[in-house]
Amino acid sequence: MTSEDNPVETKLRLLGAAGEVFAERGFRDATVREICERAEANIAAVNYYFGDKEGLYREVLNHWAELSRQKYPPDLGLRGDATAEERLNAFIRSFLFRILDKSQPGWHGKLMVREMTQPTEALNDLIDEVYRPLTERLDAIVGELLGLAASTEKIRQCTRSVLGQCAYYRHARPVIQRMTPDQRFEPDDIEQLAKHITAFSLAGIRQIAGH
Amino acid sequence: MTSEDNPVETKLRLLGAAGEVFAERGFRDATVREICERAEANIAAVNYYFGDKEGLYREVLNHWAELSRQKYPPDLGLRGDATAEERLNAFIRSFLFRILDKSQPGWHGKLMVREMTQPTEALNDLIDEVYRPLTERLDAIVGELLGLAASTEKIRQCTRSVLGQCAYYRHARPVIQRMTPDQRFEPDDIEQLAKHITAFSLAGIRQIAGH
DNA sequence: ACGCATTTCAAACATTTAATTGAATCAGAT
DNA sequence: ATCTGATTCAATTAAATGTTTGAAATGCGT
Repeated sequence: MTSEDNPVETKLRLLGAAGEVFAERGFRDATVREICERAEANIAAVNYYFGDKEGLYREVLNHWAELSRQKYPPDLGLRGDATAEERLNAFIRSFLFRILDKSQPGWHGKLMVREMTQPTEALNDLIDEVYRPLTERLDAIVGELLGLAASTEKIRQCTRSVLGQCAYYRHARPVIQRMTPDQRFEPDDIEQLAKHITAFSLAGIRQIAGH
Repeated sequence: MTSEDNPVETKLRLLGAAGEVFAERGFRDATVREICERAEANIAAVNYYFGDKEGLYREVLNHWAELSRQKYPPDLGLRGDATAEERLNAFIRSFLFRILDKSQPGWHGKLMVREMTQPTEALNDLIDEVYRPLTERLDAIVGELLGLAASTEKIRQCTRSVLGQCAYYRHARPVIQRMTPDQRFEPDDIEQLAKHITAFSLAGIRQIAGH
């Protein structure tokens, strides 16, 4: 064994830089040159640590999924006896922050969307690790709100209505930015957005529930 | 002047092939070689007719916007005295078909989303020609449903809630396909989807309207 | 049939980029 | 201090890709 310090550091630097660049430019447009520059590492470092560019990408996604789980644990900061309404609100809030929050590793949301809209081989893993747990969690909340009589199809549609409202702000961000340039996505704005989507969705779900 | 027939034909073939390939792979990943192959044209044809790859891309978007306006005219097949509810339903139906319909130029939706999520220089034009008219149209409907007291902010949020629900099925398509592989998007399915989103949204909007 | 402009074509060019290589450097164990 | 394995580095390689080029072909008016 050798030093556990410097090498691990550059590996982490690479993961961080790669996350940014992949998020900004997409897998293909990202160059290992730029990644290595930002990581202040040599061009050969990517191949040395990750085999090739695709290996790096896979590890970035894994690394991200890990961080994502840590930062947004399955059980949000909610009491166990929270109502379905409260849990819906918490879910929407959490999801919005997750994809819009531009704090530290701000590329998480971008990368998630990137892989969603133009998937690579890695999408299947990401689905199992991120999307499916998320969807099932929301399905449960929606199912409770809809009541026992709800078909899986109805649950699915409502879940997607909720997710769609949230994801739009990430997916359509370039358009939104240009059409309403004054729009900000500070925590307060996200908070208000969450309130709107929660109210809107609760009404929608109740409408669907009442046949 | 020379023949107006054969040259125009290959130019059109290029536009068609380019639309497909750009939609499938994105601007950067699309190669002029593949485009020319599909168009059964020589590799130099792109530069000959469009200057360079970017010029071709711009013309593809223009061409698409043109077709889009033709196929989905601003005044959908609605009576002039249609209620706001009817117009909302028509808008959602039309929008869904526009982005999900996999008939002839099925790459339109893909391309639209592509430019939306990873814009190029051409996005500004596309906004002026497509997105803004569309949004303003929906804003008017939503505004009417919300009533006179509605702030522009509320209108905006509701409009985005509607657009988000629709766009999700295009943006998240790869994920949806993998998570529910049996899902189909035939006209009947789209029709049913439109009904769901309309009902969901009407309830949402009325909720927001009631303070 | 001829001349002319337009279009097509195959080949080559220049650039970018992922990946490799082999030497140099470094850090810790002996 | 020296050896050893891991890491860094600059230079090189090989492949892909947008673009150019100049010749050949094509179609149209005269």
